[in-house]
Order: sequence, then structure tokens, then C-alpha cells
Amino acid sequence: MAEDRTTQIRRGVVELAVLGLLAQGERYGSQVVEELASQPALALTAGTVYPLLSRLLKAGLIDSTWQESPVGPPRKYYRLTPDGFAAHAAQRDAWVAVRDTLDALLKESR
Amino acid sequence: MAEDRTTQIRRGVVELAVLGLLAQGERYGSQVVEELASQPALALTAGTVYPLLSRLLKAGLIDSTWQESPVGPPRKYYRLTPDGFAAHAAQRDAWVAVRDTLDALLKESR
DNA sequence: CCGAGTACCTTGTTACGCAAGGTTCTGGGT
DNA sequence: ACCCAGAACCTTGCGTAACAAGGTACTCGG
Repeated sequence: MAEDRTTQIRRGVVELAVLGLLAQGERYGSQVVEELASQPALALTAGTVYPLLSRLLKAGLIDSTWQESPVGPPRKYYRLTPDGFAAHAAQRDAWVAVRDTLDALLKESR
Repeated sequence: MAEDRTTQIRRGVVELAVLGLLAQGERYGSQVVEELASQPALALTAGTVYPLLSRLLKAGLIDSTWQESPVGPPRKYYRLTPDGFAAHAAQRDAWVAVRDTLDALLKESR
């Protein structure tokens, strides 16, 4: 496959994106996929999101409950735990630090 | 090893950081390591930088020449090729897109 | 009762970040 | 002459993540 180097930039930011989304309120899996896939700069797929949700569940940063759907199979809703909110805050701070550092570095090379 | 989740945020951004640094002018390996290690938000080590430089060399994004050092063994200076400058510009654009998308997403959850 | 649509998740590949280890070269001290 | 400290280079091995592709299950309409 051709190497899409810009893909690399997305790496490491995905988890924060999911935490940020769930910090706004609970969502079910496909919904998370849909919202993140609709952002061209992120372009996430189900194959990325579901394993990530599993990992966050196992880490105790989110939990989930099944709820009926009016139009199809039941949906698994995910929401942040207290640990999840803490992780979200910590990662957001780390993000800001990296963002500012990189922006400063790129500014020099204009 | 304990999981440093903030490490993940650095992922994918390292290459752009090196390209950005070399876009400012040529540098030798240890110098790149030093400058990037001194940024707490990046905290890169030699074990990360050298393999990355090798990869960039092989990809033709940078090239290198040996130069004498006044104080020790010779130094290998790296600089961007035309392809490297193009990659730098492309990745910078991708970075801006991801950065803005993520910032917008995080803003919602305040 | 079967196909279309919705929703869930797993498997396999590839590649990266990083710690740890290892080599080579230079100059200074004895 | 010799050795050692230090500067500079790079490689190996491990863990983990992103993603494509594939697979399962439930619901409803015809």
C-alpha cells in the first residue's frame, strides 16, 4: 500500500478525540464512528474505533450500557468514568503542550 | 513498563518535528537529539531520533554529509532535500488540519 | 422467511516509539 | 605509548497502536 505519511499525524491523537467526544455526553459505537469519520482530518474507521473503545473499557476510563434502539439492534452506549474525565483532562494538557511546542518549532522555519 | 499515555500524543508528530527543525538549517545527529530532547513536551531520545533519520534518508527526504568537528569525532550533518521540503509542507498542512479539528472538538467539552 | 440495513467486534499486518546496548573516533593525562 | 573519558554514531528487541478486512447478530419490511 502507498504510504500515507499524513496518517502518522493522526496517531496518538485518536484516543483524546474519543475521550473529548464522550466528555460531551454518552454515545453509542456507530455514532462515535460516524462523528469522527465525518471529520476529514481524522478520517477514523470502525476498525480503529472499536478496538480503542475496548481498550478504554478495559482501562476503566469509560463504561457502557445497552439500550434499545427504535430502528434496529440494541446499541451500546459509552460514557466517561471519573477516571476517564481525569484522563481526558491530563491528555488535553499534554496535547496543548505538544501543540504549542510544535507550532513554535514550525513557526521558525517559515 | 508503566503506560505513559501522554507518550501516545507525541506519536506521529515526531517526524514533522525533525523536518521542521531541519527546515531551519542543517544539523548533525546529536544536535537534533539535543534540541528535541530539551523540549519537555517532546522528550525525544537518541533511540527515537536515529532510526527516524535513517528512515528519512532512505525515503530521500533528507541527505547527509560528514564534516570535521573541532572537538571530537566527525559529525554527520543532515539537511532537507527538495522532496523533504515538500513533505514538510504537506505534513505541516495535515498537522494544521488535525490540530484545528481536535481543538474544535475539545472546545465543545469545556 | 429472506434480504437489506444497522450495529457490534476480532484478526492480521505493518510500523512506530523507546530503552538498552554497542561501535568508533578524538584528545588529554600519565 | 597507552588508556580512558566523552562525543558521536547506530542497531536490536519489545510493546502497542492504526487500520483494512472479515465476521456475527439483531430488526424490520416485503
